[in-house]
Amino acid sequence: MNKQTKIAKKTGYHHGDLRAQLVEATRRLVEEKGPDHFSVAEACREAGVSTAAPYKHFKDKDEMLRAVIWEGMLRHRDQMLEAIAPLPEGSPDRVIALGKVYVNYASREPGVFRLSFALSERHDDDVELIECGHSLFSIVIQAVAHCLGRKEPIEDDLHRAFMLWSFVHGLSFLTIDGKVNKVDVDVDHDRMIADITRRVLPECFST
Amino acid sequence: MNKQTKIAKKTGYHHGDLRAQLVEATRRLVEEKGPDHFSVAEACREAGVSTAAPYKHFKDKDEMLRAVIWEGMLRHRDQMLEAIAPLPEGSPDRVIALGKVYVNYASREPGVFRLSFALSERHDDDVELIECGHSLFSIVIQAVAHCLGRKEPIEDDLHRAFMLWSFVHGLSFLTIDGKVNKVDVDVDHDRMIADITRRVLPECFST
DNA sequence: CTCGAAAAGTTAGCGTACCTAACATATGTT
DNA sequence: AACATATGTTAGGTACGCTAACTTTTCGAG
Repeated sequence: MNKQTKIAKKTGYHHGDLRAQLVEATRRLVEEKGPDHFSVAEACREAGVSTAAPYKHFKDKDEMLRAVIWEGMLRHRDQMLEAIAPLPEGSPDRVIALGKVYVNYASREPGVFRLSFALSERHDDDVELIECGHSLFSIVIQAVAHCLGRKEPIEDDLHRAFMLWSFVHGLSFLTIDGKVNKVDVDVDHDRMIADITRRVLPECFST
Repeated sequence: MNKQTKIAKKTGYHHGDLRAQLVEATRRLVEEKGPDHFSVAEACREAGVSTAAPYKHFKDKDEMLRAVIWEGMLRHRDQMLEAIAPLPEGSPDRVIALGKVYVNYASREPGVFRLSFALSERHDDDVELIECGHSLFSIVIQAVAHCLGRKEPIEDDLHRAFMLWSFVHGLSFLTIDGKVNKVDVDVDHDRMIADITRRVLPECFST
């Protein structure tokens, strides 16, 4: 039987489903206090176990954080797929929708979002995370290529997709870091994303 | 006499110029180990003082880091001013040059750059840092407004400047976080910056 | 059903870090 | 020359990450 699918039994000594509860506590604390101020000890307190318990499930603190990142990427992917599903293939609205999802995800989960990039040198080894990130970006590439009437993306499509990624990535960070409010610009995310997309993919817009 | 301008005297007990040396050690360690793994204790070891010494000059660890951010922003500002100085006022090359300086600064000092944004909630109180950031952004706004033939920027100029900022900000983070190499896109920073600028400020380019 | 191995908890403790309190020494003004 | 102040020191409290050694529960083979 798989650990993750095991049911909590709560015998009093053995916990039942500690791993999942630790990941959830970690996620909540990362959101609440920020990735820098998360401590394993506090997650243990939330889960009601001793401070040594996590090390039966995770190699170290970073592995706990990586589990949170992993779940976050899956949520992010689901949101992306859900957003483009109702829109016609090849429509630039798909690209715009993906951009909105990106910034929304960062805004709703700033802790996990920041975590996903802040510790990148530590997660370089994690092949699964890298591949997942790759597959997320390839969704954008596909949407861009289809917009421009191609089944298979060419170099120029990659360039444009990457420029759009850079933009929403930067917009996300400026937003969650509060720089948006500190600058007397009335920033309307959705309008900006649509604006940039129109400028980067002008061929896709008739008007 | 000002502390910062005092000369090192090295009496053996009193250090002479500990504050400046601690800031420099902090900067070097932040660059070397990353902002997350900087420790006050290690900076003390580098400066050859006890671990309690810094607290005569800084309130706490965050204040040491803030001093490093402050110096970094001044360097960044100097590089911006230096880059636009030889270019004609109102030229879009100025905007492009500012974008290149942004990404170059992030690439050369990834630790300080990341630090400047990673701990933003802690530095929200620091009025000087916020004002300095404001003045840096206003250089971009001015360049954009002048490009479009205005002395005083209007709302639309702010919007375009902010979009360009988002782009270079995101490009910077993707670069220093190594995402650029993990994606099979041949990313030429300078070309991308010029490309985006041309798309956001098309009126400024004759061709 | 029993029993032994493995899984999953525990307590105790090491090393390190941040920061404070109390103390020591140099500086510089009068 | 003396005292206040600036700037160092040592010692110690609290917290954290992680490991070692021990305990309890679970589970599968005979």
